[in-house]
Amino acid sequence: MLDKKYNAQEKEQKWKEYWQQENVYKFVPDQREVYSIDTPPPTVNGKIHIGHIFSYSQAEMVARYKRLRGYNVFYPFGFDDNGLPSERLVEKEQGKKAHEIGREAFSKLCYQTTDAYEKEFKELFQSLGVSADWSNAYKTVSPSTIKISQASFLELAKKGYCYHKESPALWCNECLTSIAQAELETKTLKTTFNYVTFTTEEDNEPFTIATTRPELLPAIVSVFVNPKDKKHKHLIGKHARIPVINEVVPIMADEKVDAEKGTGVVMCCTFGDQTDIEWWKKYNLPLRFIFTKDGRIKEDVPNYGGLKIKEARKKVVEDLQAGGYIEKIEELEHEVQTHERCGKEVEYTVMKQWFIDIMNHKEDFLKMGESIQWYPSHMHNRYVEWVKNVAWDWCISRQRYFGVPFPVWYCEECGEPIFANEADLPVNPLVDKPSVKVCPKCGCTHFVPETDVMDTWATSSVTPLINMKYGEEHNYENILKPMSLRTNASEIIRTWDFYTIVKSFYHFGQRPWNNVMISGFVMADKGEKISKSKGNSKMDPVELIKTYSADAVRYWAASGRLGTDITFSEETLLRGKKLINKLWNVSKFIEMHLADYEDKPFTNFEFVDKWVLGSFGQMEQQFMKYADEYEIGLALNLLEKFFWNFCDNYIEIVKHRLYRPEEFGAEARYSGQKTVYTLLYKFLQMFSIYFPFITEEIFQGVYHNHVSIHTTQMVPLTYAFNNETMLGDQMVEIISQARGVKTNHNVSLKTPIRLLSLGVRAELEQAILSAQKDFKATLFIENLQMKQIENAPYEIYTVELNLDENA
RNA sequence: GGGAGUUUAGCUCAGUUGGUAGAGCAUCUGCCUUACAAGCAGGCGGUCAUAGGUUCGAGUCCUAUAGCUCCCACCA
Repeated sequence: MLDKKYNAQEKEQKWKEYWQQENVYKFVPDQREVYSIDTPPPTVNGKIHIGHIFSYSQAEMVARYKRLRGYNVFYPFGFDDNGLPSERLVEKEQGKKAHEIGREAFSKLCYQTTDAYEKEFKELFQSLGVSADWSNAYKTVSPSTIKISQASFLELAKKGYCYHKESPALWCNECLTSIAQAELETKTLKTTFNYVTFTTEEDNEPFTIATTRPELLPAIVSVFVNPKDKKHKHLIGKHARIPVINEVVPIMADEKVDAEKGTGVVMCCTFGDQTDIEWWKKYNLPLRFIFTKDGRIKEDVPNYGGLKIKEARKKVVEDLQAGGYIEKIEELEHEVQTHERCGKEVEYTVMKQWFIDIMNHKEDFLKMGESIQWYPSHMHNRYVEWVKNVAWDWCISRQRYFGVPFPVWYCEECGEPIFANEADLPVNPLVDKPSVKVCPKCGCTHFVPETDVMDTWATSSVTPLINMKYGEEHNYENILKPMSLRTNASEIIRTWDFYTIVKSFYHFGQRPWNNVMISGFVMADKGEKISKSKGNSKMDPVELIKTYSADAVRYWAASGRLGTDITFSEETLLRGKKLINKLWNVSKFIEMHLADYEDKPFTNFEFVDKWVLGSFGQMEQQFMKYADEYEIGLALNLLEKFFWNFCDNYIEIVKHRLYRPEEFGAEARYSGQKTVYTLLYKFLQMFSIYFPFITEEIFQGVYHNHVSIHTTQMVPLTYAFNNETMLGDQMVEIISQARGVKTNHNVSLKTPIRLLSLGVRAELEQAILSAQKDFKATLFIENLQMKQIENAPYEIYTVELNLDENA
């Protein structure tokens, strides 16, 4: 028996535990076709916000849908506890920097901290009803993951896609590590535009360079103008004297200089921006690197050595002003590239690092992108844009502590990298001995370990390999190559999706998945992205689940179209809550009338039952069409609308027949029972995608013919009562209008109708006649008169109420 | 500057081959109706961002403009 009121808190806890106990979501390979989902391992950095809930719920609903459709769903879960985000979290909690704590102690702290948060994450995702196979959950720093990540590195290095080279790289002097292009975030900052007077060495001719970065004056290696710039082209070939610094550098020509920008004269430094690097390479310019790794000017730079970058900027400007070299200073707002993890402006550095080749295979990556179905399809453009624009090979070295170590040592003499043997993985070169005793190149016997660790994405990009247990004896390589679906939010197309494609291409020469489903963002208010700093407590996931239930939160997460941003809305949560409540109540009603029901083959349905069965079948087809395109939200809209209509119209009509078999006949009652029995089951299945908890509670109370509703299969209805479907809709319209008459008279809906006279087309008359008892009972009609008309389907002539009886 | 999405009722959003504008919330009016008052019935409310175009017919297709959002480039 279902309870009078549904207690979500209590029941959700109960079923969460039950599913764990019964291994409802455990993946066991069998004869069924596998549907595999590459789930994003959330970054374990302390907070799960409403955006996670949104994105994970949508993906999770796909898993449930596919499970219902009979697939053996492979739906793993992982935690990305590896790398810089975790390190930053620990640094914040400890109030100390990693190098102050020490490598080993710091790593230990990272493990402890991420373990604690993971527990919380897991708890929350489970209470949201995420149907992943939790027994199979992975971490991105566990020994098995490190092994796969290192194996991936070795394989790429062996195939020549991964190289060690001294090269310019993006550098964050807050996090003290190099970073990749994909980790950049542009920010608008205020700065000053300084117009600095230079002179030519040859004839002392003054000219002006406008710069936002005067502290780079000591790093100038050349000055460029556009060869077509009439005003400046005579300078080409001469030399420029740098004010204050007193160095002399050549003035050169390059098409890339925009004569309209600034003064049309550009200083090229090592390194101020990407163009500097290009010119440095193109013209083989000298290296004049003046920054230290922690964001200061190198000690050997006269006058400015030891200063922080910003201090140096100030002092250089002061010195320029003192010497009369500043023509003017303008305020300027400009976009700068910052590190997404800390928000600090990035610099450039030159050091030996590991890179993965991107630039030579862009075409292949584009082709891979084309071979994947993107949902919604326009998200493919984002991928294409990124691949076309990416300008650097992927730097995977990070000068940090907590992450996957490179399985590499270097010969102390000649620097030759010594790779670990694959059989020895996972290795930590700081602890483990090199794989050789003698350097094969120079014969030296001393080696130094690689101290860098890998970029987080170097590991996240192999989630398909982790999922397939790559390299292990018992693996899923044959069933997960490629995986069916990748799900994530749009912000990580350029990182997670892109890098995974890169790795899959290098490892297997094929796409990692057949489909990609991209979710949108959560907005706090129209057009206002949720910011971490705002920390809106009314959107705290734990609180929301407590207040509204996990099922209602999921309802909110399902609203709207795929890939479209959503506004956080309590109204939507409330709407979900009402829908859930309705589902509970109608289930109670149906349960009440199934006490004596026995399911057996039956075809002699009443007209109204045929109507609702037929319409359900139509809705179901449409529902599956949406769901097959991952439009889970649109599918829900359709289902919800139909369900509400089912409650307000069909149930209202059939209830009389269910209550009073003596009046309507036992078979007519059975027809109704069979109908509600069939449809409630199907409603529960379809709603189970969205509301896993309450549907399980109802299923166990009413049907309990399976371990769980989540292991049942959705078999589409095959009744095709097309005629009844159409005529039934017209009948309902008449009922609705007749109810309206009662409402307009301010009387109760059970007020009898003394006389209802209708003009109807012949087939509708037939329909009403065959459903006459239901029709009359619903509206409490005492006398029904009909005559045939030709044009419109129907016309209502009189609705005469019997008001005396009511009074 | 390049790429993309979005703009529909006061609010949150649907609207799938072009054919008389939809839902929920809010608001108003009724109704204790043997599942549900967290309900039921009904009302009010929209020149579908703007301007052109194609068409017998455009929220839907095309072009341009504007607002909002995201991604990328631009740091001289």
